[in-house]
Amino acid sequence: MSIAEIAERLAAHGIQPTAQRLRIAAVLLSVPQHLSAEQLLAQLVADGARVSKATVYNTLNLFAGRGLIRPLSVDGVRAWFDSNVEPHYHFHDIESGALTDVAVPEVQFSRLPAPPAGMEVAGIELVIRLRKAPGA
Amino acid sequence: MSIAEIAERLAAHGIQPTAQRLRIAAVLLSVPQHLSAEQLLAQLVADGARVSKATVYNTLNLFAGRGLIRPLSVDGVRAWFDSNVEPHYHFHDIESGALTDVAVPEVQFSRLPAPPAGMEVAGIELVIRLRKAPGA
DNA sequence: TTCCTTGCAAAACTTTTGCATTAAA
DNA sequence: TTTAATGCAAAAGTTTTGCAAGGAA
Repeated sequence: MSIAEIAERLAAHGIQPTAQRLRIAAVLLSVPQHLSAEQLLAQLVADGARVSKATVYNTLNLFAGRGLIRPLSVDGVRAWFDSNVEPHYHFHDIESGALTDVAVPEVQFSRLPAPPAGMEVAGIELVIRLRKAPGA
Repeated sequence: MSIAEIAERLAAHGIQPTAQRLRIAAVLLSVPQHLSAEQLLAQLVADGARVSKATVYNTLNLFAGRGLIRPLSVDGVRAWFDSNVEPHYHFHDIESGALTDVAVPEVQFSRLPAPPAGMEVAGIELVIRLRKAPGA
């Protein structure tokens, strides 16, 4: 994805395209992936980008608030961000912590509860925890 | 639930029944509920129990490891523990943070993905995020 | 005695915030 | 010139850990 395309996507979400935001978006959106703030910062530093930790956190929250990325709750320890905002689910390897996408058609709900009165469903987060199979 | 019954449940999970663990279990298991470590500590202190923060965390991790309670990942901020270990799902009010149980029969999966080779499903965590409905 | 548990405090880790500086509109 | 974004460091919040003291087997 070119810088111009990234800038366009930011603009489409009402986000000013600063140098740091472009670098951060370039990493996040290069490939569908799941990253923590620390991992993202490490990659940016490795790439030679001049970005501070505060800006990484601020930018992740900004992007998430504007729907450019999706925050995930897979462990209670730290926040994860998914650069794929299309509906989908996740496998979570308990031991390694690895996250793998599960495409929507792989899961079918034949029944879902109606939300309580006055409420509507904002999203469905499904995490299938995996462990090593006994015989494996 | 009497002290003796609580001690029995601990024993059934291979947990030595110390004074602090009994107090902690008494709070957790009194009613099916969702608690954070800090909330649990606050309640214990309010009840006049002599328990330290470290013991609360250690005990929660011990209980979770032995299957007496279930850790929940509903936000990336802190860990939640559910005293109901029977399979079930959750509504999560984004605004207030409130957690509500969704009984198993309320959700039916007509299709679930097969786990990757050598892996088995350890659990399914389903969180339905709720927001205020526009007209409400 | 021996082993396990607890409390306290400190440390580790994740995330947010205050504020001066810099960059952009 | 006015506003917004950034970096740095400090602070805040959550969880873990080291270690001495206490309690149970």
